[in-house]
Amino acid sequence: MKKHYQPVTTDVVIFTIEDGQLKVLLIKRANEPFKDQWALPGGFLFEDEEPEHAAVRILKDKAGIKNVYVEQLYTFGGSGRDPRGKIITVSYFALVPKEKIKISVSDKIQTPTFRSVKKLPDIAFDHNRIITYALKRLQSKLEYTNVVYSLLPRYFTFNQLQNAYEIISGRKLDKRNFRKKFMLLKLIKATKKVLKGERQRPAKLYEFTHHKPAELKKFF
Amino acid sequence: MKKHYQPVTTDVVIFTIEDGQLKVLLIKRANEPFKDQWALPGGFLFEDEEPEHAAVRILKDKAGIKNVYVEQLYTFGGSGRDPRGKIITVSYFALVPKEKIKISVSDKIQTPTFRSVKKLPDIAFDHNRIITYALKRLQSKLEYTNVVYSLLPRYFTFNQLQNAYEIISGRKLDKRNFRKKFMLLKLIKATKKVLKGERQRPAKLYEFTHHKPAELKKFF
DNA sequence: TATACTTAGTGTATATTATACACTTTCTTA
DNA sequence: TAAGAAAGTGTATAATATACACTAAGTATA
Repeated sequence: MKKHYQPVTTDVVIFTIEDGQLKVLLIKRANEPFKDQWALPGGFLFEDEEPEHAAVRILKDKAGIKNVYVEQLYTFGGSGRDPRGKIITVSYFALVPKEKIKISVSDKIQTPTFRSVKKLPDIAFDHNRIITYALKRLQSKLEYTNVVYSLLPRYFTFNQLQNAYEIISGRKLDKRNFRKKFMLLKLIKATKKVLKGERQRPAKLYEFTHHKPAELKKFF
Repeated sequence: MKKHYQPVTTDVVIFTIEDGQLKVLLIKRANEPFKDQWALPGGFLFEDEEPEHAAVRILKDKAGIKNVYVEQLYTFGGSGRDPRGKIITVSYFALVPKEKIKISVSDKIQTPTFRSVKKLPDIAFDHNRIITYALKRLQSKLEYTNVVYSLLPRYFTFNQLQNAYEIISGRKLDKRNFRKKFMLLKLIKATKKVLKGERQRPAKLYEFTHHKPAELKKFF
């Protein structure tokens, strides 16, 4: 059993919903390789740092976010990824309601920006592949878990909820059937609040009964 | 961005079905730490080796197996895993029909042995956790993919197929309903062969139409 | 060689879940 | 105060899932 040391990085795919679109956070690379190109936030692990710790650190540093949904995605390895040679990257994906995002001023050089997954720029390394993988994971998680809670604000309307599903899955859903099914899941409860000030009948606000990951039997 | 090198290992959870039980391959460790304890086959990556390549190498070396279903499971990191310090392990799981397994004589010192997942011995490192994780993954993959093909021999009876599902999921299924649903999936086709020599009516033998991973809409 | 034993193989009725679909309500704005 | 806009609601039909028991075709045995 030979023992070798490998360079290990972490990359984080941070999703949020904004302006009716699913967006992912990209930064402009300050250093070579791929200087000035867009890339996922990431970097080498510190000495003896656990990969998930690095992912959380990056979330906090690049997007001012903490206490959000983070999940390991996949570990990519091997050649073709990075011009510096064979580098292993442990990738993560995170889901953040846009209200929680506070991009720090000190990081402005890297201009962290949310970009719609539907029209991404050229991206460094193999980060396009990682984003595609993350999107697939998110889409399937939507069907059998309650993860959607981590993309919505504390209080939300049924419409916002349904929009989240429609935006991510890419298909239209029937309003009545969606409401019916979702209520049966008992994941959310109505509050006494109401969203006024729009130019139509005010919508009831709902909240999730729990903010912990859970699996569902079936879904939509 | 500080650059550090980390020791990286691979561990492989190799599942097979034997004697009506789901079994996992364990080896007896030849070296410290955990000398003489049972553990998953695994080891350090070679220089510049990709994690998946290492998993395939281990499959071949320890169980004489090639061309089988291998999938990345999870990357475990951090302390508490290994007395040698913080070591990252990229784990994989593999599914093998028992006919394909040929344990090589040269590896006899490590006595590679298939053990029922229901009564495992004490296991080195955090390998118990990895096996638990792999089992869950296998159970859920069963429901929405066709992976079961990789646990069965080329020709099999409906009973063997149903048994695979029952053993892995841990619940009994109705014979008629199972047959009905599975036939609708069009994953298998009847052959002209028949399994004779048992002490009952001979069973028709079936085979899979494809031996490639695929996702199903719904399942059982 | 007849009978018992064992698993293979098959269909239907009922319950549950999914889908399709349109109008009234309640606010804002002109 | 009328028009515009999304909120909110129920029912009928189709599709899918479940529950359930007997006959068929071999092998083993008396």
